[in-house]
Amino acid sequence: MHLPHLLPNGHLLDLAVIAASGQAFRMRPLGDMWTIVDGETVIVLQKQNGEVRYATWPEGETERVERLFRCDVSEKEIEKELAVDPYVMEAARAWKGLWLLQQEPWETTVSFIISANKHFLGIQQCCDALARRYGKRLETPWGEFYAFPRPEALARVADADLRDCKVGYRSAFIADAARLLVVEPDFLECMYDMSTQEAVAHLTRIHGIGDKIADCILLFAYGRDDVVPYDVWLRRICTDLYDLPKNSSYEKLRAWHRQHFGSLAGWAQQWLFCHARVVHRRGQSLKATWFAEESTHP
DNA sequence: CCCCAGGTGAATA
DNA sequence: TATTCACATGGG
Repeated sequence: MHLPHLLPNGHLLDLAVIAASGQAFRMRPLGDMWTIVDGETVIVLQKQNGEVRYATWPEGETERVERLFRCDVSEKEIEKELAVDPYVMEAARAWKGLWLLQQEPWETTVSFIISANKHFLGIQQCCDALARRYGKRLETPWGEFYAFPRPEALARVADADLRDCKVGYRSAFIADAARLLVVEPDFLECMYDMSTQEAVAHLTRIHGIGDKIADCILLFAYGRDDVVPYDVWLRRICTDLYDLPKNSSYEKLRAWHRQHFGSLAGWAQQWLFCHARVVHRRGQSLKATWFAEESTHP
């Protein structure tokens, strides 16, 4: 069994690392392969002999796969970005094979509305439940998959049924977003032409989306590589590693990070985020454990 | 029992 | 503008 297509940048990727990195919530293992649904396309991938091969259902969605896995970004650019900072270097060493995705905007929007004040596992469960119950079923040679439900589908789900997917108080936010998109079908499409600042203002019209979630959507669904979402982990990183004031405003953090990391700040952010979650110990500064991993590997 | 989570919106001063 | 609080749900 040999998957038909070769992913151009596959030698750089570790699919398991990407699946665990907190940017996508419906990437799943299937035997020795990985699967992900993007829009109504099912993608099956396998790493073998240092390269990634894949198949899509329906066939021929090459362009979509290459967009999803950011084949437009070069290894050289990333290496240069990582080298600007020792903390990022260490994080990249620990998270070798991490890469950013550019995912379908609507699923990304709802996923990150759900992400507020929630753990990775809980977000996964909610997204999976929504897709399984209300998304289009996709029958493929590898089994059944579910597209993420379109706005029209989510807009007519009763509040109690949304809550049954464990989204809690976010049910109203999801319903609001879905209804807004039914009324303004090009709400997400039209953001490609906007500046980042305009796009943030646009997205935060949706109830349940503030600065942080807007930034997640711009980074993970629109490929705005300079955007940094400031969650609890990035704030912890800023105070512990870079000695920024604890109560810095969101705008201050944005400015600092852009200035420190430049046009690929979003990528540096992702490595820092992933590493911080792993090395964090309660009551300890991240500085104390950031480089400690090495000593545990004799 | 506690605390916390890839936050946000509303109320308050 | 800045600070405080509630909000469902689940895991440590």
